[in-house]
Amino acid sequence: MTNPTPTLSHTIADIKAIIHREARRVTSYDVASLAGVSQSAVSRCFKPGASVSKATYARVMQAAQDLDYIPNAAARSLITRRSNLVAVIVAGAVSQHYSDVLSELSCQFSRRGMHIILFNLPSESAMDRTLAEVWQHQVDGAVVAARLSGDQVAEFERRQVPLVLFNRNVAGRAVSAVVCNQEEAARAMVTRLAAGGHKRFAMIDGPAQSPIAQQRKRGMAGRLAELGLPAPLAVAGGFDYASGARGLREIIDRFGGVPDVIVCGNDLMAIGCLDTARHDFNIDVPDRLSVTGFDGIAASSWISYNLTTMRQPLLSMAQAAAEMLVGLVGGTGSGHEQRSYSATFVDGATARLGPA
Amino acid sequence: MTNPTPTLSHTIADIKAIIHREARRVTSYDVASLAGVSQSAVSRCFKPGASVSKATYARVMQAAQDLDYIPNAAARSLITRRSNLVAVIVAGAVSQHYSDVLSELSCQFSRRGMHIILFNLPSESAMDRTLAEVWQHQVDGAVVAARLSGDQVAEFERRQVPLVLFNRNVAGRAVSAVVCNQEEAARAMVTRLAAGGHKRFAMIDGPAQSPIAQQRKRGMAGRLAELGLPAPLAVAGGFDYASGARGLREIIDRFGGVPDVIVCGNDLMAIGCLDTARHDFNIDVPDRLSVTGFDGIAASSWISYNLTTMRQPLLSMAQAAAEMLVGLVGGTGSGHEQRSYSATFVDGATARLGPA
DNA sequence: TTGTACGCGTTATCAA
DNA sequence: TTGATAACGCGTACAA
Repeated sequence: MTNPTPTLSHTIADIKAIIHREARRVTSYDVASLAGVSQSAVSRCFKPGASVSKATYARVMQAAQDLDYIPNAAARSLITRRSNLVAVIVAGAVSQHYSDVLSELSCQFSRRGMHIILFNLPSESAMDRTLAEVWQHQVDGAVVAARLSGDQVAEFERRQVPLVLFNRNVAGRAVSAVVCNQEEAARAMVTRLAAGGHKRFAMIDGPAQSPIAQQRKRGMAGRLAELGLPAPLAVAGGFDYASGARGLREIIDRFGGVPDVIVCGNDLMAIGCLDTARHDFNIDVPDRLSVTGFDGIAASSWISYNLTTMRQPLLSMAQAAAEMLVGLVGGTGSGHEQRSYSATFVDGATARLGPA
Repeated sequence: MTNPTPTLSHTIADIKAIIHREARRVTSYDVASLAGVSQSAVSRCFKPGASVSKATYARVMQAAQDLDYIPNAAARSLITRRSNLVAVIVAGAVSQHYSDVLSELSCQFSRRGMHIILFNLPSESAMDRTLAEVWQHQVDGAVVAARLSGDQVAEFERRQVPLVLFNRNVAGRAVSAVVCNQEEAARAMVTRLAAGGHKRFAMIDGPAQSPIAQQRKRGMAGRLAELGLPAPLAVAGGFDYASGARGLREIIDRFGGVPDVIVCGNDLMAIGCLDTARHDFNIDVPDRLSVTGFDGIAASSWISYNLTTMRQPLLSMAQAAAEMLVGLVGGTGSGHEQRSYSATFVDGATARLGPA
């Protein structure tokens, strides 16, 4: 009785038993021995574009399937020095806001065979500890949507880990970033509001540490000054719904009445402000008071709000960030390209506006 | 001139130059040579609870810091067979809804020295391809908030990768899961609504493939039958805001008017329904029509809505999922513990209710 | 096209 | 407590 296939050292069951006994994982050696080829042949079969004969490829793939073999990414990354892992570092507060961004990044990277390790900062101060964990995992690059010091950026350079900042800037350092021009957005908003005849501006500001809040505030103040309008009455907020409600009360208290317009640091606060104005104070928006936001979150376009706001093109920005990082990992790109996006004005129903 | 420290084979600059020239990473050998100890000594210094003398430890740590040495997680995971990586697999549609869950999971795991690799399914059908990528990365476990077939669950078992399902069930298989009892929640809601005198029920259902939507629908239908009330008029929805608006129109069309109550498959649809009812149809909610949701998302408690809904304890559930998975990875736990949570009734202002 | 031999950077074992 | 040595599972020169 002849056997047409080459004599194999082990059957599937044999090998599986051995693996089980030795409490090992299935390795390329196991596949090789089942397929009757060398380990390197197996390795080549899993490398796209490697030189393998059709017959060998088929035998190896069959054996791999029989044994449920999957290459070990850890071992591979050890030798190739590529982990196909990207760190995404976000500060806890913004992570809700950025859930769409996260999905988009995940899709974009997975399309290129890469995956995301998520680092969620409980507080911005935990960055150094977090970075240490990032280095351990040998990520190929990082997208950071959190505050980074100059030294921290320098460490990325020193370790040669490509870095793309998301909606953040680092003063005085050449670093790749995808940003939305917050200051310009704020100026545009003020311009429209002023054209609508608003004179007495108030604002509910974001957290003092937030660079985005700072930029929006600066843009607003700058444009108001240019237009010869009085500086806005600014109260502090925390970018959340409750801050909008509190902010309105504080403004009414300190203003001794209602201003012409309340520019809120983001949509969530604008919605809180709007709800409180209408339901608790019975203030007609926009007839007696205009309220505006920033961001263009989903809720801003709900019928109840139809918020006048500036929309950030977050999805495009996420795409750009992924694309830039992939470029940097691949060796393309300068390492300090800044892609700047503009927010678009959303002509809602919460502000009395002049002609466009 | 005597040197009190032991003679070292290289200075910091020497070693850094060598590393640079050879385009290598800093390894434990480099640290060892700088500190004048063996490589194993370095390794021990980075292993908590290993036996190292104080003097050695100090010298090694100093050298490590001088060279910016960080242990390589890939190499470590190769030998320890632990990657300290957990896969979190979510279906694209739910990822927005689960952003809080994701943050919480990330915090919980990072507290235990583990990190999350995010797998975001574009469509539920991409699961097999995704799982192949999961296996590659040698994750220590997985939290899955997406549809999983029996075979797919079996593969987790075969590969001995601990698995915790999040708000999902797999029929006929013993598998660890954290769930919220959707059917019970729906029954509770119907009970309250019936006590409020509602008789003609309509519902805006979630996607047909969604098990959560199915369970909520089943609970509702079951309880209505028990109470001797007519079966609800059900229209299809997609768990998004627009579905709520469309659903209302369809119900009014098919019902030939307004039912007593519209039970929505989730809060987002309830909010869409509510907005459309009030602003487009001028229907008084709750006086003429009651509208209820499920989930207890942030927006449901905004002043404009104050939605009557059933709140899922998502944060507790996320904590539980992390805790269970860590237990399974550590060898504790049965592998098929089901932790079931109950939704809590939120007595909002969008439904006419009987006494509690 | 295929196989041999080596190295990636770490932890684990064991003898000193 | 310390150091030599052997894995871990893979990719890749190099020779055949």
